[in-house]
Amino acid sequence: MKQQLEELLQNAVERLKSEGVLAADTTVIIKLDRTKNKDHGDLACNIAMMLAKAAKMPPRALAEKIIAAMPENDIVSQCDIAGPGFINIFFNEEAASAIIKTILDEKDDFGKNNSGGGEKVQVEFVSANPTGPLHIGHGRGAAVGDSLCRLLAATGWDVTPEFYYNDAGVQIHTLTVSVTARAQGLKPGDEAWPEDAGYLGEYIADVATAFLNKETVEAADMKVTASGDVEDTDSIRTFAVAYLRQEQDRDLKAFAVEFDVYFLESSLYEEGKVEAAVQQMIANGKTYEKDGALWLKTTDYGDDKDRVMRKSDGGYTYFVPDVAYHLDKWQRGFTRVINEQGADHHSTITRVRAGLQALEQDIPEGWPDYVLHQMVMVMKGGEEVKLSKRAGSYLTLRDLIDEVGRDATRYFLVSRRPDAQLTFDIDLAKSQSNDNPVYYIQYAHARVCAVERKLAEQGIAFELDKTDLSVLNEDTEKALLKTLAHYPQMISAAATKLEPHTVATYLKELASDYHSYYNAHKVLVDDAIIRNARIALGLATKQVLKNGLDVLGVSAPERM
RNA sequence: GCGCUAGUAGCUCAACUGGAUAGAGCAUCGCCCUUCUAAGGCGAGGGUUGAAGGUUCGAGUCCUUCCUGGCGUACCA
Repeated sequence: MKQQLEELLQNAVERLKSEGVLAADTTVIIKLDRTKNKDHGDLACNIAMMLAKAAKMPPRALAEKIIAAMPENDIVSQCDIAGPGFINIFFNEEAASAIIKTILDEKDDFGKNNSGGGEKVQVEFVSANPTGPLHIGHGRGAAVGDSLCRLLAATGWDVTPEFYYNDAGVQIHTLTVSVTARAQGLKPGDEAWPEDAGYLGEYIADVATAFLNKETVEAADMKVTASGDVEDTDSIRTFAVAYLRQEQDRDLKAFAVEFDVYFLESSLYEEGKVEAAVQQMIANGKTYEKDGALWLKTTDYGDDKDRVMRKSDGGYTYFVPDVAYHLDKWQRGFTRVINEQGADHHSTITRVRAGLQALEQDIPEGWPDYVLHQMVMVMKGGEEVKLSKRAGSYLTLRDLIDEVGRDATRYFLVSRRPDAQLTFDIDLAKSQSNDNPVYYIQYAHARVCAVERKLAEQGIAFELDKTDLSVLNEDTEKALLKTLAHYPQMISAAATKLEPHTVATYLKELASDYHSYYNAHKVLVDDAIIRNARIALGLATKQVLKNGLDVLGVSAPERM
């Protein structure tokens, strides 16, 4: 609908060009905005104001000419000129209600488009190290990252979700020592507790017990059986990693998040990719030795100081394997990569990009893209829940899912702009009341289902073909139609801007429109024409609610 | 100090990449269940969009300076 109008306006502009009203070299992007006020019609166009200066004509006068130049058509019922020069466009009723048929025809595909053109995109998210359970910050990453994947898939991209983890570094050493100490029967605080056994949580004791019992653990990308031998450091390490990966997999599964690829940092070392990347940077003259360390000239790429690559003890700093990892992504053919991660790692962005440029592989300067999410603050009982690994007050993602449910957890974590701090109010998320937006949206869906059930009970037939949708003339009906028609643009914008929270906001609006409508008008009225039209409107609403909830990974229940 | 990021109603947040009178929910107050699910709806009050300048037909949105918070600023990851 919007596209058709854009063409109509484009035609009008071309015509004015040929008539000499507008300069022949005028180029415009037709921009149509949804209106906030229904007196302003269905769509508003600001083109007259944009072109007024170039045309040397007052915007309102130009608007008149544009309207006059618009070709004949059967979708516009009226065009007004308003305010400083807006063109307000009103659809006729047949055109407005036609969206219902589109929705009911396209079903789960309604709102999708092919703007990605089947191009490959990789989305890396969560990427938690296997040193403990997932916490609420990982949960936010999982909710945002997964919704991004769904949005990109819905807009024609070939999406590969990927999980990267460190299975070899200092933290893994700490984990191994911690598990070993527990397996020896030690507790944090004991005199013999090793200094470098830095993980003090009780879950470490669980890992140790499982190890001593020679259990077998299985994660998405591995399967390990414990040797049970406390002296066997290798076995302890691989078992502990697998055990915690298994735990994380369970959490992710409970959260309905799946990955195509699990990528091990250790594989980069094993295949010599880290060393190869370093050698390439040295060969390109982007490095220098100083104070016994190897430095990368990141200042050549906008950093405020150069960074150490290889420490004087011979080990690489953390961003070096990261550069090798991203080169690998590039070589796998991902011309687009999106990294979803916590904002506390944002200093790595400059370094990784600088490292990639220093490789001189013709990787575009701004590659890869990043979506950073801010901290999550947890509230319970009106108080902030302090999250500290050391103090042991550790709220895991699984605790949260168990307590408030998957749907509410996912919805809340994805409902704010990623780059704004998020307050997660456990009491609110749990409450089954009207202040909880998740239930509000799901309830709208369930209400449509209830009408359907009632319809079946009463044995009334519903035939879409024999329905006259243009009878949907009530204000609340028109508002609902307008919101439904906006869904595809909303999806498109959310995907382009990488902002899944837009979907959450939209769904609240759509649910609100339906609740208002439902309250104002009875669906199952005696008049068959009106009844059928209203049922169709309800079914279309239900479909769009479901499609939107799908993007967020939230269920659309049939009863509540 | 420097960098990134945010600052919108008492509270939690929106605002369609610059549009018209800045919108919801909660909280407060007043209404609506003999009617398809009241986990709902209708109405009222509540604002100098942190501050000051600038850009233009038009700014919460873009630019500059300042204030406040978060994060970062390691030969930690």
